[in-house]
Amino acid sequence: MSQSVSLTFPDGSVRAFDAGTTGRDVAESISKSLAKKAVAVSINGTVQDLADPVATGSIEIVTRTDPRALELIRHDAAHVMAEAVQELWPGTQVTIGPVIENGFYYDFKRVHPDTREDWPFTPEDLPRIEARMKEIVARNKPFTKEVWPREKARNVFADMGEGYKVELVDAIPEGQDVKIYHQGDWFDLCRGPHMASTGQIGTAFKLMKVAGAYWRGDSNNAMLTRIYGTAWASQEELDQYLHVLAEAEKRDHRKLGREMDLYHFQEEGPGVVFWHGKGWRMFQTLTAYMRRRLAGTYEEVNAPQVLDKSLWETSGHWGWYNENMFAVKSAHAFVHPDDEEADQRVFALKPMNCPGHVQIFKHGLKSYRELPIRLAEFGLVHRYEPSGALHGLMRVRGFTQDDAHIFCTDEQMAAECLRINELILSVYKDFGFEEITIKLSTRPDKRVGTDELWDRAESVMTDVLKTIQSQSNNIKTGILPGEGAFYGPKFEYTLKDAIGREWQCGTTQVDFNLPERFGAFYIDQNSEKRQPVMIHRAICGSMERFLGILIENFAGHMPLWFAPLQVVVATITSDADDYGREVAEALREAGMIVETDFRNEKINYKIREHSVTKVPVIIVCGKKEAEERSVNIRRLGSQAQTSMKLEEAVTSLAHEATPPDILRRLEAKKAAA
RNA sequence: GCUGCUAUAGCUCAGGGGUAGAGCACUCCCUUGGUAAGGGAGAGGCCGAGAGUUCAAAUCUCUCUAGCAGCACCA
Repeated sequence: MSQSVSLTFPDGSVRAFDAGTTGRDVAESISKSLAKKAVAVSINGTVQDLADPVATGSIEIVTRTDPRALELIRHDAAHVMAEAVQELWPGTQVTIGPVIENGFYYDFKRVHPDTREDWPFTPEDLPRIEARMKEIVARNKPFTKEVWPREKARNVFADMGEGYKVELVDAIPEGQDVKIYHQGDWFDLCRGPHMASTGQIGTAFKLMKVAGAYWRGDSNNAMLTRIYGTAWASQEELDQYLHVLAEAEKRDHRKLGREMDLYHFQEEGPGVVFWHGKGWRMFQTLTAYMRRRLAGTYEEVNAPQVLDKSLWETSGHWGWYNENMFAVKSAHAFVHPDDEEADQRVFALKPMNCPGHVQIFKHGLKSYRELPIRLAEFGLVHRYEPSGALHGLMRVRGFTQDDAHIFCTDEQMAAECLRINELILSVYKDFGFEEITIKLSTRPDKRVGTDELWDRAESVMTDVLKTIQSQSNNIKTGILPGEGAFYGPKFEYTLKDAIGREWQCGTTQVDFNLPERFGAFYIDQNSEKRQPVMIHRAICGSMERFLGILIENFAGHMPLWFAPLQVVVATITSDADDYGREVAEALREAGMIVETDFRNEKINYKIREHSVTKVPVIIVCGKKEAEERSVNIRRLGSQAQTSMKLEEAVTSLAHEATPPDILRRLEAKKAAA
């Protein structure tokens, strides 16, 4: 029996080693310097400790600059942070500390040594912890692994008062050994792998923030303090990351919304938007655009805002989602709760449009000949979101859905899904979003509808997904098993914005529940009643949120067709005001949104102010322009000035300000002619 | 909802047990200036709300409300 392992190196060479040879031995066999730089090895694509024996397969030595090392750096940093915390505040319990996107965190339970009460960390603690981490890194203690019997680990952690660690050990299957990683005197229960020593972490890390987090993510459990950190292989990468964060902060739609005077929130209306003139114009631009995209396919309807509780009981919402619904009575009934004469009837604000649309569908007998019936609504819905969930326009309690419900036959389902898909992708493209992910969520454990129904719907949707994939190579697809709604499977559309963040917006959901609950039917070819398939679909999702995404995506620099104020005509001296008025009027004639700035201020001042409020085009008019009947155009984000004749400017700006869908139509017409 | 932090002028923020401050924005005056802040003067605040401690509270304590970060939630 051979007692050797055979390793294939990245260059294709194959070498045999004695059994028990470790990754470090292999690295040393290549060169001393490589062994020094190595932080781990990868065997058949799995990263493992340098100190572990290698098995036959393809091997790669992972050095600090390898992308795979990043995860190790972060994980090791989490351990070092935990050590630092326990050195500084003995008695603090450690729980879990995983690697996350861009960094790591560790959850702690700290109690005050005197009061024995919970003592959460504060941002003021971070510099101390960070400083101690740097010391630990400088100590450069090796990470060493031991394998303990489960019981030993349990006892050791119990003796140390590490209750959460004991719970973690208990969760490990009986009889299975557990891995313990040491760094100097400190050790932790850990799956690994780790680098060779704390020194390999380097110094490109930073503690970012503290926050509460539930033990095991369950809101019934104790609240721990989570400390977040970021770690990188080099200072340059850390700086780059901090720069991106600063960029994201600059784009924050809450900040831009204020600066651009789009909307505001106030204390009396938590989670509901006060749209100002310019913000509402943007909202209207979006709605108008969507209406054009629906024309000819959908029928726009409008269902009531407030409906009797009984309807929501029938739909099931009253039972399942009452925690998230607003209910209303007459104010008199609140003021005089004991007045038996008063109308005490309870109504709910609609949290969804579908029950209303089912009522519209049900009104009058429907023939199979009428299907598919596509009802669309820009429906204002209210949801009582948990207070901690509210976030600017992104998560609100009152919002407008670009909603639609399609009532169709089984056979029409696939074609409808494809038609919806086409529309969704085309809308996203008009806003410049081309990197789209579509995920199919399949049946959850808790659900309604027969398995047969689910089988059919899921197979149709799987086919649809395949078709979509074959039509475009820009689309990523995936499946989320068990993530479907209780009433049916769904597609979720996620778009990627200008700085790489992903937003889930569109959705297509098959619903077996509502037609059944409301008894919706149509008459088929054989004069028999049949239940229609109902498809929910949204493209923007929430118009408010979509606007928030657009603001952040464009960093407030909206494309001309979407800008709530497209042009400001600013004069240099009052001599040019008359001409400026003429320029503004000519642009307005061409359909543009224009303001004039004739204030007694210097041109620098005017330029600055309109740049700050993100006006895309500033037209500067002075004596020269008035004489030449020209304009001087300055674009947002550029210092360049371009000069052209007034008529020319009107034509080209008006063209640029044409919404993309109308432009397409015009071009199609031109091509046909 | 939970944990922590925060709340002072339209905005950004300083202050702090004894009658409230700055810069920008706003109004008026001077300035008509060629591409990101010209100068001066003025006006503007129940210091988020309620209660308590105190001779005295914007300041200290408690409760509530809202916001921020994260967690949980997102039909």
